[in-house]
Amino acid sequence: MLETEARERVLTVAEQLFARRGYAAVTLRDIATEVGIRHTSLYHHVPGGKEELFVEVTERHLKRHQQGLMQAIQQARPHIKDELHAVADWLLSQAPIDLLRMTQSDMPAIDPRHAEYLSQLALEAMIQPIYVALQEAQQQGEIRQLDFGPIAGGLLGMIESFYAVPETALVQNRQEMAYIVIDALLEGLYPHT
Amino acid sequence: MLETEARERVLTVAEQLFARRGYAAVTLRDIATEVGIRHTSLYHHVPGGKEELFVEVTERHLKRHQQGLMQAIQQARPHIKDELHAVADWLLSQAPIDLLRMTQSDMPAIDPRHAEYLSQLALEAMIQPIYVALQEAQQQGEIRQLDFGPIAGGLLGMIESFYAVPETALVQNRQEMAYIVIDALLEGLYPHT
DNA sequence: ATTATCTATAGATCTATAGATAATGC
DNA sequence: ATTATCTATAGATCTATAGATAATGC
Repeated sequence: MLETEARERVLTVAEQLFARRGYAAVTLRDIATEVGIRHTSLYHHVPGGKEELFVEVTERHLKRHQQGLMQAIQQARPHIKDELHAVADWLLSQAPIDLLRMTQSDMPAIDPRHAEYLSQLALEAMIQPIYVALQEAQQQGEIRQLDFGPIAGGLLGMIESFYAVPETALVQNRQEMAYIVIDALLEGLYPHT
Repeated sequence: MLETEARERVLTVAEQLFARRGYAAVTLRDIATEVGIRHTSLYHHVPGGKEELFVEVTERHLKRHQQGLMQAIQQARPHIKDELHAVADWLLSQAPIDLLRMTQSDMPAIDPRHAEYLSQLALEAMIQPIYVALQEAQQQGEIRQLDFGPIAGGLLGMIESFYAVPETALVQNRQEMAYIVIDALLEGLYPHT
């Protein structure tokens, strides 16, 4: 039963919907409808039900991001500017990840042990790669010595927040917006003497 | 019926819960339970039902933010650094506003006319004040000439994203974290000279 | 009289299970 | 035989309405 094509379609749809709207806002009916089957048929592929489905697809979503981020950074070396641009490119090629919603809304709705696992994974998958890239750039002497924890988290929140601008209201594309804020962060808003 | 104390308690609780968890994740029962009444009694105060309640409290939440942000900036003049610190102080004194979740999850769940109104208001209330502050600082020659749209939005997303760190996992307080990223943005990550 | 709450209830929707039916792969 | 889907159904929960009861303010 495990690795079939039909099951994969279910997981893909579930991953997209949960990532976009969150745990509570997605019903099994929504998922089934988009897959093109009855909602009861989902239980054949995911006997564990809604919560297990959410945990499974959120886990793989986060792990894919970890892979994607690390690879994007790796390939963009050695300059931090190119690395951060690559981070933005990757993030904007995927469905938005709303860590704030995950913490405030999704996690309280599920089993605490699942919540703790996913929260930990989110940190490792999303923040850590950016944190490490900044740390290494500092060791190369490319950027100043700062507290990179908040900066890595803030950078992520900054880029993902561009998904808050509805498609229709976009005056420029999100990649341009991301590059502008990344470059501003690197160069600073203050004039260079 | 309009401006009673009991109704105000309902609105306050609803505002907090909707802001934190979003439209779909909050039931009328949740609100009633926290107020300390039966959920059917809510209809006495809010005959329009769940959606109208959501629109009303989200509207006032956003308008309060607009007031709070503008006042915080006003009082912190004239330097942009103090103004942005004041913005962070204000934002971190309130329940988090997740514009990403609003766009991706809450707005699609309600009447499109309500959604359009709230989306527009969110932009004016949350982004505009920061945008204007940056614009004015640029006119004073304090900061460089840049595209402040993405920067204002990114700054907001950056600060609110600190609510994604659970209370228990905080190694420093959110205000410190916010000041670090704001100062980093102003000064830049690159070394000076 | 007005305001605030309650109980009882309707109807819709949601998650989940059981068991039948159809399609696919040896 | 295995895999994927369906129908039928249960039980819980959700939004919402109607009408009774209690508390408050003149």
